[in-house]
Amino acid sequence: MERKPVAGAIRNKERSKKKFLSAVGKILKTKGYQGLRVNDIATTAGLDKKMIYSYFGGTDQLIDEYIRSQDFWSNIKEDKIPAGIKDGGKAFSENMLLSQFDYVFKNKELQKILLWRLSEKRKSLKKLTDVQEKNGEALFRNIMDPHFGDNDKQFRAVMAILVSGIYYLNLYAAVNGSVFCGLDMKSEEGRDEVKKALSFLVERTYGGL
Amino acid sequence: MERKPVAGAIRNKERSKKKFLSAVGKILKTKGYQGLRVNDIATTAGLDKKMIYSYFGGTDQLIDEYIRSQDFWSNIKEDKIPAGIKDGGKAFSENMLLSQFDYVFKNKELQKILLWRLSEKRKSLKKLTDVQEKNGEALFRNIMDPHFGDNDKQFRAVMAILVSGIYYLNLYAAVNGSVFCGLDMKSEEGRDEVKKALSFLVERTYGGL
DNA sequence: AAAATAAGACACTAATTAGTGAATTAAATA
DNA sequence: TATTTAATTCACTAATTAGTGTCTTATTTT
Repeated sequence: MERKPVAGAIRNKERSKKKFLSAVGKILKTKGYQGLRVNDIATTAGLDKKMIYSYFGGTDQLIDEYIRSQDFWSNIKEDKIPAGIKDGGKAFSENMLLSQFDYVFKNKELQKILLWRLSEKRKSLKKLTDVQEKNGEALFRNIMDPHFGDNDKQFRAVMAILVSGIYYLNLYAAVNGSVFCGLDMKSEEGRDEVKKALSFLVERTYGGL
Repeated sequence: MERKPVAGAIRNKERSKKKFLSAVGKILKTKGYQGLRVNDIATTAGLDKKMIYSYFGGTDQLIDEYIRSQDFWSNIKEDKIPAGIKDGGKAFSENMLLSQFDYVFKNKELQKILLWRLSEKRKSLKKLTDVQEKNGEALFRNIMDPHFGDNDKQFRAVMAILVSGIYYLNLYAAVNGSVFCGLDMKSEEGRDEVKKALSFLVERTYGGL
């Protein structure tokens, strides 16, 4: 087999495109979407911004391609559903919420995306939202809706509140103080209380809706 | 009594300061904190930006003074607590959550502030957060903590989730699509489901914690 | 009424931004 | 190997930004 040269050829469009895309990711993770300026992206990529225009058409298109290329909700997908659910998705819902709470906490990039989605109208973010909704819809329709029957909407509303709460608390923890309702959202204890509360609320919802 | 001239004197420092402060509010409401640029504030106020520097010291100080001057959580304060609560604050909690859900939905400025607080580290916003926490602390300590005893932290966690959910759902509704878990957060029906869910969750929390 | 004070206007600088035309040269093609 | 193509760089423009020095003049003070 031929030995690949360490850095490859000097000029390589595809490699450069990838560098730009990963520069977007890097900036997004550290500075958030507001840091996504042409000059900065180019500097981070170690390339000339001219190429952003010739390869992608502009910063917006580059950014959109980045968003499209990522799978931010890889953890909640139809194919992650255990087969043969008998409890109406109770265990699944609880596990999903608990793991999501930790996942968002640890995943800085997802936090930035969530914040971005609340801050700026943007087609690719709307698309992202639609995909996420579509995935969720499959879960509800196949697993929980049948279990709750006429109360399916009610269950969805409960889940909407819980998921939203998970998002918000984690975004909140990152800036301007992390204590909410007297609980520190950055501490193990505070987060454990929230997890216990999530479990409790799921339990109570399945128990009494 | 002397008749006041319609527009007052031509030159008036206090009046100008007020114009700057209300310009900040106006921009915040419409464009959010990202629109708070010196030039724009000055234009909106109809005055010269030089004065922002001489009167306030700079944009940051002006903005901080604005934040300090507003009472964003006027609706949830100790003095709004009805006297002689017998139910451990159950009715109060439920009412507070439901009214807060509508209040945040309607109050664009509060939405911008909430988003701002998630987006940018800023002393005056931290201060705001601290005040809000202090108010909440008084409520918990006097009303709910005694009722829940050893489970006081658990109740706080539940409330943290519910309040966060309320915040997030309303911020979410404003941009990039308003359907969450299949419920439209801008429609009467979707919002009613959420309200019913909030009531249900409070009910169940008081019933079984 | 004259002088002093300071409110306010204006024009400027310097830095940062997005975007482009032209030149350079590595790589592909003939 | 000679020629063409296009990847990449560089230097520039134009717009927008924050911030300041200076001048004018309304208002206050003496």
